[in-house]
Amino acid sequence: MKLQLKSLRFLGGFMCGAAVSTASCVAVMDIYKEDRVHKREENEEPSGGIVGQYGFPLTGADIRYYANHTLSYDQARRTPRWVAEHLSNQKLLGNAERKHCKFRPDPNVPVLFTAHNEDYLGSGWSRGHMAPAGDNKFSEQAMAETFYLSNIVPQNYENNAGFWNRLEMYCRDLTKRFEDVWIITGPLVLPEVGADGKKTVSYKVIGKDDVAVPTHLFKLVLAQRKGSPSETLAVGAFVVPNRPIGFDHPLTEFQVSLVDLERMSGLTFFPKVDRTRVPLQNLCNLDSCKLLSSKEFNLYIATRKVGSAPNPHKLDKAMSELKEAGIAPDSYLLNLYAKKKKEFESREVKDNSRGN
DNA sequence: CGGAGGTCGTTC
DNA sequence: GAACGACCTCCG
Repeated sequence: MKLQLKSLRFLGGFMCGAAVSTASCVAVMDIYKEDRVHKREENEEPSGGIVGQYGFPLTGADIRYYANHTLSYDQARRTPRWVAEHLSNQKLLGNAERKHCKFRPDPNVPVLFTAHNEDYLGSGWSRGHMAPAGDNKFSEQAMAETFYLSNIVPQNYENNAGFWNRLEMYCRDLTKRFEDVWIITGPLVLPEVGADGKKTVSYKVIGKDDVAVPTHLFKLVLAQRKGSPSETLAVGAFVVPNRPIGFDHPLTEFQVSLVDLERMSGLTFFPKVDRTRVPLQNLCNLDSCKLLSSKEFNLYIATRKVGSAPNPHKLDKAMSELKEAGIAPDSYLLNLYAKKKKEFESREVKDNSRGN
């Protein structure tokens, strides 16, 4: 009997009434009211009757919890369906570093259904985080877990390092203006209209494991600002093609309504938010939804390079690259450069005296 | 920040 | 000799 119930929970989807208090699930039940029939049948016949004598298929879509992200995995596509995380200004503080992390198969996913690094390497697609590593500066453990391939999808290189990177930066920046930010990110395979005018869903797969390459990625942002008498809840939903997106494309170009994203993804987001009671504001009206410009982005990259330059040559190279791009360094970068330059000079003096 | 690849040692 | 991990170098 116990085993039977456990199996039902693994099916996912309609756990609400069974495992959680009904009060918190009113919104869900409203949305799924046509499914109450199915749910009741399950309750009345937990064994599934003769049809379920040997059990029903397991999907592996049950929710998996990690230190700072939560996801549902798609065993057929070897990618997550969605990945949820919570951001706050506190979590962005810390010194956890990517260089101590490694991409690896998620040990919690059955070997039969997991992706491997070999699927990605040399495939022409990069390993794109859904929950970003950079959102976990506060914890080595949390950051390391984002490198599990259960949190990764095949992503276009330029998109990953460029537009998507800037979108992730914008999300982190939101924590300066909102106490709590919840983000759900995932892959999409959207229909495309062919030459005959008919729609087809098709997607590439890579590696021995046939990891699905999404046509698009979505990111859903729920930002909350505490305040009296009522708090503010703002939502922004974005669907971005999995290809290079230049600086001439604003984020708002890829904004869609929450309902449209739900229709595209087949997911019902934030089911505990009573949308009829709490007015959800448009994030891009309440906030800027402006990503870093080309100049701001290049300045940021140069500052990172200067900060991590291991020798004077790399130090000067980072600065000259910026100059060639026609971008003037700001005072912060100039100070950082001067400081690093001094460090290298003093180190050289030490080395010389030791050598003599 | 987001990624890649190559080299060299160790290991069986 | 293949396989793997640590380390270095490279790109946007």
